[in-house]
Amino acid sequence: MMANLNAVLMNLEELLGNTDVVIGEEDLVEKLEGGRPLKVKFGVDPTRPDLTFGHLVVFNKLKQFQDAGHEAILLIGDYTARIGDPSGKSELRPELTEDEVNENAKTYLEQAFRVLDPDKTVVRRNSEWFGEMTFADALNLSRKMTVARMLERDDFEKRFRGNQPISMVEFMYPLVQGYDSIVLEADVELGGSDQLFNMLVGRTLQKDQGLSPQAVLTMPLLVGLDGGRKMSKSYDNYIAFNDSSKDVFGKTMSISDDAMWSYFQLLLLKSEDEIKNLQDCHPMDAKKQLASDLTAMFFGSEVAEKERASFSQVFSKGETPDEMPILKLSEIALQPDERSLLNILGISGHFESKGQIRRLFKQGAIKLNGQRIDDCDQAPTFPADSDGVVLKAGKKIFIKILP
RNA sequence: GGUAGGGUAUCCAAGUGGCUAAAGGAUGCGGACUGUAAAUCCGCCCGCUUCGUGCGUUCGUCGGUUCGAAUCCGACCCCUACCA
Repeated sequence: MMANLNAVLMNLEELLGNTDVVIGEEDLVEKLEGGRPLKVKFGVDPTRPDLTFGHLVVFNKLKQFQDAGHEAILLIGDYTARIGDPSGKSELRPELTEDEVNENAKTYLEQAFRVLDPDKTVVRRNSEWFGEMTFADALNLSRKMTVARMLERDDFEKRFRGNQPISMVEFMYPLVQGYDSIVLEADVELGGSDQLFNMLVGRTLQKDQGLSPQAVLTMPLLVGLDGGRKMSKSYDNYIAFNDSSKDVFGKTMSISDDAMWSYFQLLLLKSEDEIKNLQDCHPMDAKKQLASDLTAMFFGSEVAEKERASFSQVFSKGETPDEMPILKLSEIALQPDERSLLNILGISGHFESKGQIRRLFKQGAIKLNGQRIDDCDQAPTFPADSDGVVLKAGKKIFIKILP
């Protein structure tokens, strides 16, 4: 019995690690002692095609529960996605069509299973129950919440004060999310810090139904690549589950030193001691390890090693990468007298317009075999024994050109 | 329903008859310096472009006044507040 209790407590420490806020800890401990696998809910709304490393923070937590023998429930908010979660937003969300939502939901699962064990994960969609809910049911649900309580929410209050619109449907959102918890009989709900209010509503609704209220665990929001705002698809400052290994490595290397430690903590679950040790290294070495570990997490250590080598070759030493897209002049739709660098770059697919390319020339961003080129009308020449020339645009774009 | 304020480019925000493709921020992109870090400096940033004091499309929508409108007038749409 005593041994069991110790196991529970040790477990608890891990399960509550990295959390921002824990609500209902006593009940949780009690349930854990009961020995029953807990139902742990994490809901994502498939509003965009990509999951980001911001989600990874919570997925990691869900996986910890899963590994400890609990039931991980991944709730796909295919119904709620069409409402639009107002959390942390300062404006109305655009409506999505059913097709868009379904498409996104499909890729979400693929992506989520790169972290979670698909055999042990219960996947539910909230259209299952909301699809057949009547308006009367919905009205009944809305009875459980008051306007004053809704306005306690920071983001609603801000919008209200700032003369920004708040639609009724957004007001309903927390109730809808809370209702999910009733249906799923969730013992625990996980989410980002900005989800706290919604998850608390879940508790209220569960209590109202005579159910044991779920414990609520919020995870800190991961700071984005810009080093300031939270990582979010809408800020375009994210690393996605679906990014290439090169991007995962490269984007990680571009985060600020200050932000790096939270990545170690939240994404790689490093302990305080481990992080302290890393802080004694040169920041760049620490960051390389971070990038390497994150890449390995999704692509395996071999690929990670390759990206690390490639990174130092291209960016540290300024050499050309081993692999780059190849463009054969003989195979492209340009007459011999049209093969200026401008036109070649134009059909390479990396740029939006010739105007953009011209600007790059003016700004000294174009290099041919390491030589800066200012004249965009220049055509590449090929020495007799060469195996092509390397065209570089900006820091990241390399194209090998063959005759 | 009444009254008042508002709708400007990716976002914030100036602009109340021509000098406005539209100030200033922010984000982003490129360059220098670096460690694809931070800080700093410089350049670009509606689209296209034969790069030309070139072409096209913008300031909620439609119409009007005017040689000329983001700016004035009318109608309409939307947002917000207060009152009811």
